[in-house]
Amino acid sequence: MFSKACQYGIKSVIYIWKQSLLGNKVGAKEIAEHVDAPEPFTAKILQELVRKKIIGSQKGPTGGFYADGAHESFTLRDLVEVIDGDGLFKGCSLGLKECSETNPCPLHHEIKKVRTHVVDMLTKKSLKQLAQEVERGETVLARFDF
Amino acid sequence: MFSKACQYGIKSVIYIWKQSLLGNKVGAKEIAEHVDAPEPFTAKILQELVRKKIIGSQKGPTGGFYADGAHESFTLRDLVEVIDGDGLFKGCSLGLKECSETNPCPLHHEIKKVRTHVVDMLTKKSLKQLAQEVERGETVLARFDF
DNA sequence: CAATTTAAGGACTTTTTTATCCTTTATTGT
DNA sequence: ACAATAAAGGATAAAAAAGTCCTTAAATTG
Ligand code: FES
Ligand code: FES
Repeated sequence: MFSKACQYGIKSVIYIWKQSLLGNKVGAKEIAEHVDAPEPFTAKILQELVRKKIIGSQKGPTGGFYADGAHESFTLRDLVEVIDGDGLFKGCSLGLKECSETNPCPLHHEIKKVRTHVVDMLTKKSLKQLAQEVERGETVLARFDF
Repeated sequence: MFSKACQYGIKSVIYIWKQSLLGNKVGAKEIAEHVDAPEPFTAKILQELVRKKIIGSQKGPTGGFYADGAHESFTLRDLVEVIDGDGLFKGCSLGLKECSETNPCPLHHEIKKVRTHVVDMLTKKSLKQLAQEVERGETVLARFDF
């Protein structure tokens, strides 16, 4: 459903939000450790998310990645679109050149329903809210036990 | 959502069913043309589907791929699982080692709902039924116009 | 049985995705 | 101004997915 890059991006941004709510900026290394993702690859993804203003960053000592009021309204939908594009929302699930109502593929009508639920899932909570759930211990970004 | 291989597989099997309902066996080349997919790659995928008994095949002149009573009960779910595995149904959407109810990732509860709809989409109609819809012109496997 | 046809199988190539590394640029505190 | 720190950027490497090609095996027809 999501590329690895997107999965890392989602977990990273939620972690950044969690730390930002506590007043901390965080470095790429710390993020990668806490979301169980490869550090250099994670850094690349964060770069892109900063460019698209999903999060903020600051260079130099005491710098790092952060999220604040300017990023408050973003949802997973925005983030997923930046990294994986809009194929999940707009493209034909069977790979036809475009998704069309008048010339639908065998999955079209059913996919439309699924998409509604996917978009719902990705928009009903802000990234900040998801971070608050992690903060409350209701959800986790990684499991290091097994 | 689905790999290219899976998309080709889905369209191919529906095409095979459509032709089988008309009493025809079909070769890899014809299939690939009608579903707008690369021929050798499609052949590879069909090989795997035959091995897993989703469809049947026959070598030699008048041979080809077909589907009959023995394959009647299969759905897209079976086909997707053969090609893409069960990650879409069972794995954690954010890549945690496993999907868990007691230690859920931020998307877990929402993903569960989406999965219900995805499984619903993939199981409510048999592959044969999907072929009948194509036969009736209600849906298409390819569009060569644009 | 021989010739032909078509799937099966395996080796290989290309492209995309994932991942790493190194250099540069900006920022901070002293 | 200087040293230290952290992100940005670009170049590369490894792995996986997508796609191709060639040889072999099975079935059919005459
Ligand atoms: S045409 Fe295939 S999903 Fe709409
Ligand atoms: S734990 Fe991530 S989807 Fe269930």
